[in-house]
Amino acid sequence: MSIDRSVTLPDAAGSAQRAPSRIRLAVLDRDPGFMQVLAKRLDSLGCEYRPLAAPVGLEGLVTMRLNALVVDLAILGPSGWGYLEQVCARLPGMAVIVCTGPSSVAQRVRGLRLGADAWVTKPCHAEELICVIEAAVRRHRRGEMPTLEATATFGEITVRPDLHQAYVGPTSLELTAREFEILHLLTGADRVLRREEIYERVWGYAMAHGDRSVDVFVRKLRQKLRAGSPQWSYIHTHFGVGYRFAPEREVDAPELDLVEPAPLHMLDPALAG
Amino acid sequence: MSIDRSVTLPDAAGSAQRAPSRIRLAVLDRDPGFMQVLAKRLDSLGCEYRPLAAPVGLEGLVTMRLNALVVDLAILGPSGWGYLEQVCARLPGMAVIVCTGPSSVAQRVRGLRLGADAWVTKPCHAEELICVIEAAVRRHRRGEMPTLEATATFGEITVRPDLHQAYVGPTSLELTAREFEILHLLTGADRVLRREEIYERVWGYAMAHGDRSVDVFVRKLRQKLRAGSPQWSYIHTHFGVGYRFAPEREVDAPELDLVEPAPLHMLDPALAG
DNA sequence: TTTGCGCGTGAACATCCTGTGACCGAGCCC
DNA sequence: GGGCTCGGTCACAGGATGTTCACGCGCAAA
Repeated sequence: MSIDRSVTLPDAAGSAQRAPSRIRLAVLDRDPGFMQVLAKRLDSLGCEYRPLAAPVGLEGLVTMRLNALVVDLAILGPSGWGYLEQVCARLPGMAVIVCTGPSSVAQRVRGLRLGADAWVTKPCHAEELICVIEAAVRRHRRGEMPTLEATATFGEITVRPDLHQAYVGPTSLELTAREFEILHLLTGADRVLRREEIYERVWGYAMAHGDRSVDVFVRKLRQKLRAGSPQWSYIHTHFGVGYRFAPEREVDAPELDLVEPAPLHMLDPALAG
Repeated sequence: MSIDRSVTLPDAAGSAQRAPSRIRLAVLDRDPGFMQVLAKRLDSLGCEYRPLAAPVGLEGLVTMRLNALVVDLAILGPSGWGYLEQVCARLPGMAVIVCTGPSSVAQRVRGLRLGADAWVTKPCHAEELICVIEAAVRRHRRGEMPTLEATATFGEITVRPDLHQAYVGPTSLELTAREFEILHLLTGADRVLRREEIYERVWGYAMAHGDRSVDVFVRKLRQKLRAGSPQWSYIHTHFGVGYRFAPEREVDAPELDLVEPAPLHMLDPALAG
């Protein structure tokens, strides 16, 4: 169960329903005008957008961690149907929208039966296509969230989205809901996150100027992480920027590979003294 | 006394949602030719199909427990947008396909933004519309956990979906229909379930903000579970998140020297030193 | 090295969440 | 009709959680 994905992972956090995270999208098409208009709209919506001029293998698509793929069957040629079928079967968590030129009913039926989520006929308005994409992704996320969320281990800490909790071995860190969400967000983003980003994605709305809530929660998190895993440090401060998650062994603990994680659940008083 | 009231349950209460094969569909339209062709195809596919000549209130839609609703905005008049919005918001588990006459891009965008899953322009081929419906429903169902229909035992509790009842040994817990459904849902999901999820799956529509029904039923469930199996706890609260089912023996019952499952936090502190 | 702002910390305070008992209306059976 | 069960709502209370504040340290720029 507990998949140890070691340390690095591209950003794909998606903190549940509070703040619908941005859509990660790839468009497989060669029409310059179409791409330009689409790119403009997608940018203004804050999509993570990636144009593709040629078909990408399944592995490539997997590593992109897309929410949706828009594809013009025309540039795939006769092998397009097979490609479509494979992609839909192999990546059920990704919405697939076919956006292509004039077609017959039979073709559209075939595409949808193979697993496509929608079929948009070119020429089409960019806004409409985007709405179709959003609708598909929206529906997609309803079920995807709990299922695909795998448990991950960082250093001595295991993050379990299904239980909304983090553990050291079998012992719960007793994180509160909000603490866990912040930890989850940080572990999912392999980069420095500004306070405003953290606040927006966890609280779901913009952070008021001067709000220190994130700092306070990071402090509580660090406290519980330290209590459970004293020899590691996990959340690093980037002065003037924000926070970054990265499990690192403390320097003053040389080479001990068999260190027991120390008792826990005594987060409060006695330990500190 | 320990006889369950099995006899019969209200039709839609339990069985309908569980059968993933058949789509429960309603079509709100008045075009006789369209309806006839569609009905023919739907029948041959084994859909549970229901034509509607006039808009049905939210309550009506709820009791139908539909997987999908096809609607022609034309017969709704100006209030159609509001109706569409309400239906989509209140029944997030139901796919909504707008199938209507010629429209502008703005109208289609509006419909999709309000929550519609697809927009099909009439005149359209029945086969294509059905594919669109299937695609929408397919996406909807992804991630819905398969509630197991087999008898299963957790701790001292035996859940029997076939009898719609739970037992401790041979003794019925006398759960009501709702209570059982919630228990069944919880036992089938091996993770924390948010109240909204529980409500949506059991009641069939979106939970109103501030609704405490789930809490109350969980309380009743706990009461009956405790009465039948006092030494165990089954439903655990995750503060700020939801509920999780997991049979655990109560620690404060030192009477029996049977094998303790040795739950968490019993690490020997000496190991750490 | 000094300075100024950013950040860590602890605690007080406000808020929200949840368990609980009581109540009420609808449906059902006698 | 009367009694019953069941589903659902309400208000209350206690506790867990989130937020704010003040203080002091530490980091980076000058």
